[in-house]
Amino acid sequence: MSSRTRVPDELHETVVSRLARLGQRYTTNRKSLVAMLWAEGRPMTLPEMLEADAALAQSSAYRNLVVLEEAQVLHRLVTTGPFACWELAEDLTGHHHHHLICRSCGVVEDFTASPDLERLLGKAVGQAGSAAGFVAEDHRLDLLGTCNNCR
Amino acid sequence: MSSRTRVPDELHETVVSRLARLGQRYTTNRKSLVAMLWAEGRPMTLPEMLEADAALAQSSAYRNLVVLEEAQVLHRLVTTGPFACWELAEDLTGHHHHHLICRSCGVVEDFTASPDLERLLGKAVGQAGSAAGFVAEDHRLDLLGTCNNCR
DNA sequence: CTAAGATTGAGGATCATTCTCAAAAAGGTC
DNA sequence: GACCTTTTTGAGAATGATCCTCAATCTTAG
Repeated sequence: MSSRTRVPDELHETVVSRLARLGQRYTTNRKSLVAMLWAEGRPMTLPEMLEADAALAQSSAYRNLVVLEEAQVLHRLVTTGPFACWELAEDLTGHHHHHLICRSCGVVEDFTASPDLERLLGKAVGQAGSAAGFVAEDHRLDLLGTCNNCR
Repeated sequence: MSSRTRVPDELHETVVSRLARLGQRYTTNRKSLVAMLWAEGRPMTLPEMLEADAALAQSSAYRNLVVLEEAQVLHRLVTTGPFACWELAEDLTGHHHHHLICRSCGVVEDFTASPDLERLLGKAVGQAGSAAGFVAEDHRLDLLGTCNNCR
């Protein structure tokens, strides 16, 4: 539980400029979402966000998540559960990572792969072109298992 | 496009016995779904299945996909797109694989990782326990890019 | 301060998926 | 083959996460 308290100025500035590129403002609601994800340090679903900040309106939250996603500030994860899951974009946190997903409760935690593994993943991305003309650009790795709480 | 024509007897028998474990029959509709996925050789969404076999009723198809998933005959993928995606369970095809996902059209193709990469993935699964008490049991790897059609 | 434009939020609309239930089909038994 | 029991089917309704609408409110520029 890496509970961080304040969004660094540098991150703040980057978010401002990415939103500005799309002609969007960094409003109070949007700041709340970014600050919450920063503080939590792991991907969150919409119900989690609404619970964490009762002042958020559901429709505005959804809309702002989409705006922040389009601005490449947030990234939407694909999950097994019924809810989508958002995290800060990797290039904002400077922390390339993958996910540990609990099969029991669905919680998602971050996980850093070994340099060896990352190197091979990069290689796999480069080589995938051989298969049926597919050009790979990126990779996504999840480890599935059981979290500390559910054991 | 690896279009295979007939489901092997061995696969057929395995499906029968897995359904039997749950007290379920291998009905005509369920055979259609399995045969279709076998013939197609890649994960398919529900609309794709309905288009491939106009005789399928939507509600029955959804229900049978769930039954086949519970029997561990099929596996449901998580995707970015609006539709879920199903494939034959890995241990039925005897073919451990990952996925190439086209960011443009969403099509999913199979992809076999190198032995080196698989070895490191297995190692990562084993080591993940160190992180916050998480016990990993399995891994999921997707390569994201552009398919042959969309280029 | 004011006008123009962006954002908000309550509620409604959408749509993939699941559920309901009456009709049809499949087994088992004689 | 006919009969009974249980499962499966499929058309349509219900559910629920997400997205849209629009009048009210807030921001920013001038």
